[in-house]
Amino acid sequence: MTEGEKNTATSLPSLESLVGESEALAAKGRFRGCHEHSIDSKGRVSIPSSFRSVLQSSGVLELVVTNYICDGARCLEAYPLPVWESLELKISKLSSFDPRLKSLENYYFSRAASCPVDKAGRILIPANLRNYSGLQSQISFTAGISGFRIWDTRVWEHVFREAETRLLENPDLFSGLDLTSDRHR
Amino acid sequence: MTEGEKNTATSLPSLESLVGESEALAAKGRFRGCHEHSIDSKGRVSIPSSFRSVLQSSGVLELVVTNYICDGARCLEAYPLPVWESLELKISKLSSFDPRLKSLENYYFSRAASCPVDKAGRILIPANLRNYSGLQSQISFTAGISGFRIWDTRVWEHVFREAETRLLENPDLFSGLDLTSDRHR
DNA sequence: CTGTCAAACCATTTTATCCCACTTTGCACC
DNA sequence: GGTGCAAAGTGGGATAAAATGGTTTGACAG
Repeated sequence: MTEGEKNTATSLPSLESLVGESEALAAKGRFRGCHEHSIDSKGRVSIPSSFRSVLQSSGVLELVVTNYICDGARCLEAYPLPVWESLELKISKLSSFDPRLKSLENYYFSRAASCPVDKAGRILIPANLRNYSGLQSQISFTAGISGFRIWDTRVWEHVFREAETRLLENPDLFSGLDLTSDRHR
Repeated sequence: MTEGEKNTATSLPSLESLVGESEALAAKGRFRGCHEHSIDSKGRVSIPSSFRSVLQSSGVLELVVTNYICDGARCLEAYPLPVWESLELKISKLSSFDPRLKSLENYYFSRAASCPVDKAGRILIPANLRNYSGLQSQISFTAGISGFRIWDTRVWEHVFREAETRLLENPDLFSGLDLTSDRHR
């Protein structure tokens, strides 16, 4: 499989699961919504202004971007630096003697790039990450709990449609989960 | 299936099932009724004033709007911010390492948009959500337990008529449901 | 020495937000 | 019923902010 090609594998475990609620951007608002921007020939993209205000309100001017696979498709994941750091800390403790975690470490951490937000509100996405996720001209930002994802818009639209279909065809995805637990309080 | 097109599949389980009774707008009144408004070229819609008073009495000036499919038709679902937050919290705990939940996350949460109510009592519905639900000129608001739904009026009328027909053809549809016990006492 | 790439700067276009004004509806009171 | 007032709903334009494109400067590697 060449870089940028669609990947048919399932999802990777979410990095977000490693981020405790306490480390998440505390009470400063959350990243929300899906925003489409364009990427220029140099690899620069504007961060959606609503995402920027979340960052600014916690005094963070720097993101960490790394590769990710979500629902079978390659994309990027971006975290505010402090969130990423707490993530690193956890992984470093976990991976001490467990060889299985080495691939996790290699995949997530080896290419994680530090991306400062410039004066115009943009970041530069390194070429290897751009190629990996197939970023061409139209880019979509989608909100996550403690960070956000960056997709080529075509890929994202496909993933979204697939997700819709999967949920319609398989409502059991919900019923198997105990989402209503606190109803019985 | 392109955006805005009718979807013929069945319903998704209601997001409302994820919201515990305790988190629902406590004793501040409920959203009730069906209200028709118009949407302007910029995507602005007035929130029905009765819905607004429910919001104001609990001090909430912000809604979160996301895509949804109800009875086979695309629409939007809107929640007061605090209700939505409790929902996010649950998902973030659940989604830890279950890849199947990626679809749920991608469909429900990734596009959920923060929509502050402006001075004139309106919200701006982002273009992607407008397209998704086919909002054109006439919009219908229908009440839910802890939030409400937003439809293109044509779609809503169709859904309502279909529901009526289904009940007429099958009057026993509800006979298995226990609607008479008062669980919440 | 040269070529490449990234950072900083600046300029232009596009978009969104706020504000005000108008129309319509509903309600109380005459 | 009618009349007047207040609230709700609607539309558009001005202004600020966001998004994008290009050029120059500087660092580093070949």
